[in-house]
Amino acid sequence: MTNDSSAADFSSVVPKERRGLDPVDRRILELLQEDARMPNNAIAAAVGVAPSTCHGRIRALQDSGVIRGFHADVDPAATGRGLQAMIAIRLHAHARSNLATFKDYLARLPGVESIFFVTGDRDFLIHVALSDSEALRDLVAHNISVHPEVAGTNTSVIFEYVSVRRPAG
Amino acid sequence: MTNDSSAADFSSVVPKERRGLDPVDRRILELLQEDARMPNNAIAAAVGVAPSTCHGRIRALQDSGVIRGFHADVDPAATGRGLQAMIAIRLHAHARSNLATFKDYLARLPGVESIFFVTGDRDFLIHVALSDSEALRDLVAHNISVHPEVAGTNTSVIFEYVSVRRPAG
DNA sequence: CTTGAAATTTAGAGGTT
DNA sequence: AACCTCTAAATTTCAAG
Repeated sequence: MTNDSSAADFSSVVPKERRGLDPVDRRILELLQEDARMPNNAIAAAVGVAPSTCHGRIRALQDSGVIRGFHADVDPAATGRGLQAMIAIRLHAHARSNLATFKDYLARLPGVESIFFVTGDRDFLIHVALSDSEALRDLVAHNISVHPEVAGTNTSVIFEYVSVRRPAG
Repeated sequence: MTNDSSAADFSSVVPKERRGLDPVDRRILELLQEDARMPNNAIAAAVGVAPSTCHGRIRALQDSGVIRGFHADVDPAATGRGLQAMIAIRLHAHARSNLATFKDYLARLPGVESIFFVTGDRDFLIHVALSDSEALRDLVAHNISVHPEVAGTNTSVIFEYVSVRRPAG
């Protein structure tokens, strides 16, 4: 006990582990990125530590926020959303004050997979997966373009989307 | 009109389970998208079936390709890649024949998280996570712009990236 | 196809060197 | 701080409705 220090965790993304991240930790992260359901035993063997030690490492990585979660990768087409698109959104200059609100609005729209808040001539890029072109047209016309803060949109259909997982971290 | 048309569909994203996907399956997918490490027992209880049945469902979803994998979500900043960017790439018209090769080239570049092959005025959008602006500049200048097939690039820094996971599928 | 229980494997905690 | 052992819980297989 007597752990008075260390807390004071505001919200931030400040790395609790000062800057460290052993080669062992990096290897564990690699493996879990490839397969989040890999057994602890197998991971321990692969990185060369005891299962117990490996388990402690993984837990620490989760607690420190390095690992943010474990998620299943589901094929959008299999769930009836076979059409993907990238929608670039430009906002009116005066509307850029409450971006968080607009972002939340986007996050609640159907079919939105991810949101990029970017610099440049566009303000937002949103990756959507929908059932068909009609759903895409409806989304853009009825839920985005009509929004008073939106100055304009530019939609590109996605032929292929590849999520890259590199071998080395 | 008979359906002779379109291209020969060798490749196969054809759903094995023709169109089926029970409400139970959809619920399982929801839960696993939120937490891929959720115990099978807990999932079974949540969807209202026996653990064994639930396990069989999950296995079937994996075998049929609906679930493509389970991956850990690792904070890029924690692994020394605190700068994210979206790089739009336009190719020369004559270079659009072997897009697959160029895509593989992109996938092997350091820091590339995902690749979007899109319609419109740009051909590719790549989402990258790098250590700093110098690394970003090096990537664009030395690995992308110099590529003979590349006609031009347009880089936008990403202030915020949100991966949206909706409650309902 | 679903259920229920058994056997193997794994996770997580405590104590030791 | 990493390793070993132990208990509890999970996954997976097997048989039956």
